[in-house]
Amino acid sequence: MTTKCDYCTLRRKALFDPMSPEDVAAMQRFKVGELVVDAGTQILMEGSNSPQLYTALYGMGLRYRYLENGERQVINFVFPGDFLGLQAGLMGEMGHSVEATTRMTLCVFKRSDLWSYMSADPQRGFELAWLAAVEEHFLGETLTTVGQRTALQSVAWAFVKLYQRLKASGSSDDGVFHFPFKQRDLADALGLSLVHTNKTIRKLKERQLITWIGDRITIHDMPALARTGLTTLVEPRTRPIM
Amino acid sequence: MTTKCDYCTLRRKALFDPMSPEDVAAMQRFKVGELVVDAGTQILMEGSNSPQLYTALYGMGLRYRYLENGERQVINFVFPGDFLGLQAGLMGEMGHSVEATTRMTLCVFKRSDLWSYMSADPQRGFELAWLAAVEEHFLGETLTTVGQRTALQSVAWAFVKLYQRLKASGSSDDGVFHFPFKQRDLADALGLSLVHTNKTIRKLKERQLITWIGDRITIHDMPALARTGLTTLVEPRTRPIM
DNA sequence: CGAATGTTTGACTGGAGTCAATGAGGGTGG
DNA sequence: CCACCCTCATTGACTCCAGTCAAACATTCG
Repeated sequence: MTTKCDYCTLRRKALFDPMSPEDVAAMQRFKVGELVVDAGTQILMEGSNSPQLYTALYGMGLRYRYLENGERQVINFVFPGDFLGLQAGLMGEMGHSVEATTRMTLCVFKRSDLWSYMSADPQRGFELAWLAAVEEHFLGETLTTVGQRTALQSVAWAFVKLYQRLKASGSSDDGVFHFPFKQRDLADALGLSLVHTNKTIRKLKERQLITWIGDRITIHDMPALARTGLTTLVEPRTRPIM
Repeated sequence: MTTKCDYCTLRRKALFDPMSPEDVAAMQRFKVGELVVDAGTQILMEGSNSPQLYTALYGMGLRYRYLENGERQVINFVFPGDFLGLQAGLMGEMGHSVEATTRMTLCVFKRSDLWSYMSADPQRGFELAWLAAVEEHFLGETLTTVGQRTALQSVAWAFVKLYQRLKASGSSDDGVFHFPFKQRDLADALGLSLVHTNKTIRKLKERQLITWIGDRITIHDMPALARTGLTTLVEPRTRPIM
């Protein structure tokens, strides 16, 4: 049995804009089903034009690109509430691939329904553009990190951001969060080598700022970690969810 | 006298989607005027919520962010046809600043009119989201460059991309293009130091791949440059223009 | 128990950063 | 007209952060 948008608890999290019953009903009509994929499954492929669009409901994944020489850049981590396939839906071609890191459940939408969905209410287009703008905003931050922060600053910044995103979407609190990714993934997200990432994490552990055991990360001193990462603690703005 | 959208030659360039007379008329109504700014003028500021939105008509500029320690990351170069202020218009807050590098002429729109403009035709929201998606797409590429390419690959990649963008918007051909930016700007865009950027450019010159004299860049061997930059030559897709 | 995957370390290397000085033009005020 | 200044490009010398290589550990799993 698939989740009814009406009862969906995800969209009620603090990170997301509240929705009117009409909006929920419209979204429900747009939703064609749910997809459950195992860890490791590729969901969208760079350069492709997927006939389906998704919203992550449960589980986590990665957006990434490969360079011709085999180097991988992780563009972003995928968390519940993230919309997948926007570029394909709009431009007709994905700029990156998406794969599931854990088992994931995804709401499925038909790309061909997108037009009628958006035509029904101008608010829809606004929200879709908003989602794209949020992603653009975040990529600008990430680019600044990879381009200008040192390894220590980058890793500290990443932990702060990850915690804030997960906290806002209700998947975490108390400075503890579930992180099913490998050091390799974090390294590829920050443009660092695996070895150097490992040693940098160790430094943060030695300074008693964080603990990372298994898939559980704990932040012990948030202000100090934020300072190390050259960032400030701000509550993320709410955004639409599709 | 301001340019009438009807006679605007910019939107007829190959890079942009053709527009119906009705669309042009709607855009004309949305446009409240033109703004001419001198080189060096700040147009939008990070964190602010500008009451105005712009489309670059003539001239070039930069999108950038500063880190607390004074490091600057150039997010992207601004060329004619680029829409400025999308994040402010949608999310209410810019994620980066924008400044004019040359004297620039900008079409001016009122943020408060955006809603009615988008309500008139669902196509509008689609286009706005499309623009955001294009930017997101490009930022993903840039992130991959900064994160994974070597300095030589990065600089080569940048020249190829710059040429392709300018060619598609009709500002260039024959591998020659106008580039009013400094080496400092390119360095900050690629996350490299000024000195190392300079030495890397020299390498490309020594290999007879490019020439950079004053504000004029010439690419002598496009295929070789693209190979050096680990990229392939593809015609950019057309996109909407506002 | 071996095989596979991921983490951790140490030793060494090298690409890119930093520092500093010199050039090369372009304005400008005397 | 020219000396002075300012900005930007260029170069050399040196440093160091981060990458590479390689091996040891730790866990999980069939």
